[in-house]
Amino acid sequence: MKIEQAIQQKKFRSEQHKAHINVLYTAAWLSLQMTRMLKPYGITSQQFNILRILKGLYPEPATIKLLTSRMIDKTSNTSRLVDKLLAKGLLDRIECSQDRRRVDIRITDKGLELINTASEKLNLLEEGMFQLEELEAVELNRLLDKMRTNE
Amino acid sequence: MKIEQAIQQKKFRSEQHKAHINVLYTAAWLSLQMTRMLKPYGITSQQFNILRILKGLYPEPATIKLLTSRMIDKTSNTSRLVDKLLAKGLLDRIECSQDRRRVDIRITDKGLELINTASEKLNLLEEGMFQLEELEAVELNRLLDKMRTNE
DNA sequence: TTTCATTAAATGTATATACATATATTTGCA
DNA sequence: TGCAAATATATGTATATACATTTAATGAAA
Repeated sequence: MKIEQAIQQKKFRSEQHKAHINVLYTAAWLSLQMTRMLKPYGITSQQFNILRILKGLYPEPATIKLLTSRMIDKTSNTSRLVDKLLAKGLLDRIECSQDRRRVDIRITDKGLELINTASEKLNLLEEGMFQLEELEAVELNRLLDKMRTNE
Repeated sequence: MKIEQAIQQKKFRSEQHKAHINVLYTAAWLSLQMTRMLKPYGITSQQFNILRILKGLYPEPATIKLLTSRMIDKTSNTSRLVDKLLAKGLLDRIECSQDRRRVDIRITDKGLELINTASEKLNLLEEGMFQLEELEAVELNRLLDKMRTNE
């Protein structure tokens, strides 16, 4: 569906402005698909994001600070997301002996199991969802990176 | 900044997967810029979105249902967003005599004034922000629409 | 060593999302 | 007409965002 239909708006100030709206709309749509896909696993997409980062580092742990730097949304509250995952037994918290301010976070076996199963589902979802050719995806990445030039 | 640096991740499963992450990251970045820009005006970006739609319709009013269908985020809670704007005197609520379930919402003069001033600032922000050529923006819109083919 | 700035993480608060459910009104049809 | 289904909006709840503030620990300089 074209963005014009999706938000029932015929005219935009410019193609650039339309692209701005389109990025926001597409991200909201992607998030919703992901939220719904993850629901049966009892985690949210932000929580999934944390597990994904920790899986990549495994068996190395990560501090809250490292997790935050790798999060897609930089303003999300990593401490509280980690709390939720700890309560579900998907993470372990290890106090850091060299620097007692820091807390090392490591994914548990249960966490690894969950993310492996969920990732398979996510891959299937993405395959069905993404109709972009490889080269189109490359171009999309270039344009998005360029859009954030003044980051 | 390239997405690889932005979230400190070197490898992605595929260009399509990278594009998925990139759309989410870019939207979060855009939202944050907008949130900060709107802060001095005392409204959030979702509230701005409502005002923008009502300005487009003015002097015609809109029902909650119509507003929802035009929102960028379809799951946001239009009733409560409207409540916030009413409390600030930026909207009027008119009960609908033909259908008493419905509520007609119209932007006030104060609301129009606010959105006009804020829109000027937003345009400036977008001009500085968007480094995309017109044709690049056209291509970006095409790719995003295609990404959502199975919408 | 004492003191103060810096850093890492947690917490408080207002707003928003996602979704289930409730309430009121209208419409369709037996 | 009467009553169930559909529709429009509102509300309740758990989670997350945005950002200010707090707490605790470390490091650097007087």
